[in-house]
Amino acid sequence: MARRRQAVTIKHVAADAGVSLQTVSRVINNEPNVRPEMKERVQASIDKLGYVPSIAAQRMSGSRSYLILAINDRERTIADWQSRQGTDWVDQMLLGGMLTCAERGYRMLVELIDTHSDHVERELGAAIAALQPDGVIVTPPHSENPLITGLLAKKHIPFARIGSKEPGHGIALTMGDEHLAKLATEHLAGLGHRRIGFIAGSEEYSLADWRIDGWREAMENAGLEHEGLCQRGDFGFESGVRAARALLDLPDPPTAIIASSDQMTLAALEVAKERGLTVPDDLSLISFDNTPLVRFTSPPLTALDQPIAATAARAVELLIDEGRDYVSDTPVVIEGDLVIRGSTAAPKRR
Amino acid sequence: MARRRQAVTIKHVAADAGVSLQTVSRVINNEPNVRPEMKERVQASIDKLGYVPSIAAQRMSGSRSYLILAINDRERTIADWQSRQGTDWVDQMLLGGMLTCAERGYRMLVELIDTHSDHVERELGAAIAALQPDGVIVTPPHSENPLITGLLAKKHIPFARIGSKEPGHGIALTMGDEHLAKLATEHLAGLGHRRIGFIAGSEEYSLADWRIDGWREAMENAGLEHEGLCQRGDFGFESGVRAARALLDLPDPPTAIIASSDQMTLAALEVAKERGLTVPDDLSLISFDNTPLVRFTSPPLTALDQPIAATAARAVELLIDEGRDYVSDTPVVIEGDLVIRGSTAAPKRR
DNA sequence: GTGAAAGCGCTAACAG
DNA sequence: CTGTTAGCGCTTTCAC
Repeated sequence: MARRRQAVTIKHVAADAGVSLQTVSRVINNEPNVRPEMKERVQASIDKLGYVPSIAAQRMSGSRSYLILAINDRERTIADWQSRQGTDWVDQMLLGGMLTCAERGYRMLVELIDTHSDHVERELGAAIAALQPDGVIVTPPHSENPLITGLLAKKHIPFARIGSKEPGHGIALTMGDEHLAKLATEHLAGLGHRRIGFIAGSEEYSLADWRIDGWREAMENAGLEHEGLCQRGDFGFESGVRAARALLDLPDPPTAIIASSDQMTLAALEVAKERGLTVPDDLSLISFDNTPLVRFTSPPLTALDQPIAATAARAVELLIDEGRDYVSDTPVVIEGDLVIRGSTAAPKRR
Repeated sequence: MARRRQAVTIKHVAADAGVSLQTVSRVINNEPNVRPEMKERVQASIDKLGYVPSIAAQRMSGSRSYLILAINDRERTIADWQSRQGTDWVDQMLLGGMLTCAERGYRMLVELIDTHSDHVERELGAAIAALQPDGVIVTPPHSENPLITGLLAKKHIPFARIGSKEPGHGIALTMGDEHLAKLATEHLAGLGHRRIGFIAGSEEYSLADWRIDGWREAMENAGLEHEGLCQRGDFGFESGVRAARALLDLPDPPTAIIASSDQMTLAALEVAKERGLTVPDDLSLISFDNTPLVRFTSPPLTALDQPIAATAARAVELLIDEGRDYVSDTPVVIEGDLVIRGSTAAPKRR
């Protein structure tokens, strides 16, 4: 690898503008104590020479690295990519996070880390040591992994925890899981459903339980019985099949089901078909992910839209503006919406 | 922003192992001229202290940046992410590129750049100056933009051009577009189709024409007439609608259509439905993208699978291993497959 | 084989 | 307000 030097450095600018390096540095970083006149002169040279600071050098001299790390679960992410089922979590994170980073001169780097590995700390530590990011976004299930959040807090690296409510170090953000579950439940109750089943996600994710809470509360508010109407899945298709069967095998089966992931909703749709039930006439269905595929099933699925991009964008903003030693009290909540499509209708049989 | 120093540096390791900095540096970079015994001792200290070199420092001292830039078209990529239609191009690039990078201690950074902007060079130049990547992957339509490839060549930055065949600077890679088009055509001809229509992509992409070539050649080889059976679209849904209508309005309409994108195939499916044609009985359909959504349409679409991940992986390997001043003669071809699903069958009416 | 010295491009700290 | 000095952590000379 040949030695590649920066084409135009701060020195060239300084020489061109006839000022010291420091003055150029001040202009670049928008620091005070530069006369407007000087500033203009320097800026002119910068533009003329097409100068762009090297982030490596900036980082080296103890300043920022202009890098935000977005950490996702390795196993799950790779499985999603390989299966090509349309999960666009990473895309939405990039859409929100990367574009917001770009607006402020930062870059977002996606990093995959094994939650279950016994050397999570080593993996994360290595990424941090190598990259020296100015901020880290952790997603479920990492956001609830104390090994990860602890390490980040200890190293005083600003970090945002998406899908985490715990008070403490780092910026906690949620997408209003209870609220979303309530929205779905109320929509169904409003259509006249009395028996509304719920397929929950893995206990490994707290948000799975927040969703149950929202559903249960909405059921109670509507004066509906919810005993026995909640089945636990693990977000995956197979678990959805089992859960849907269990619900439909009930003596008094639900006429509507809310499932905590697109795959589990898809599974419920399959089970309904296999039993000769028509969706939405015999069974209404709501998916907890508004991923691409829900639009292409038949019928297209009514879905809860989680504002992943908006959440990532907010996380980046907070990280950059006030991430330093941020301590969460209550989480930042970015609420989503219910998108009504063809899988929900008033119950035909009661 | 507080001044954050590296926790454990090469100095600590050197002190711990009782050697000079250079020796540690040599061990890190696997350079010769280190006695195995020394090497072991140093490695032990590295492991003990959990030392990881700072990329910024490595880059600063004229070595590598361990960064590969993957450049995609800004407008198109954002539109894809926002529309949530399941285009997983970026995901597949990450799957192949990022994981391959990780295997070799590199990171992949996604960067969006406007092809149509008049300041492409400035945008790209800025990204390069700021990040100093060791390699760049350019995707269509950037891979055929001389402003981009020219700049990269001029700066002697190793780069790979995906979807480009031109001899010259940079590593040219394709996914065997003609071959894929032939595969599809032969499959349909084998089923007994005589009239096989083709919906091409935008002329802005050379690969759109390579696909036409493959289709035409296969038609000729099978002794089939192809005059008037090719309609030009722009990869988007609307253009697909127009093209499909034009084809089906023909006096002797095709019994099968190959469309150069998933959206255009979807459009053809819609048009077929609107005309009361059953797929595949009245009309067979093949999509040139095996994106997630093609599995969820009804019927699921037979599709040409472009090995995006494998191509990105290969690009990274070549970039790292022999990217320096690489000059392409013939392109590296990573061939894809035909995935047969429910949208193709023997023609019912002849 | 190994070590010492110099410097990459930039900013922090301190002078003026 | 502006300039000077001293590094940041590492690799590249070039000695030994």
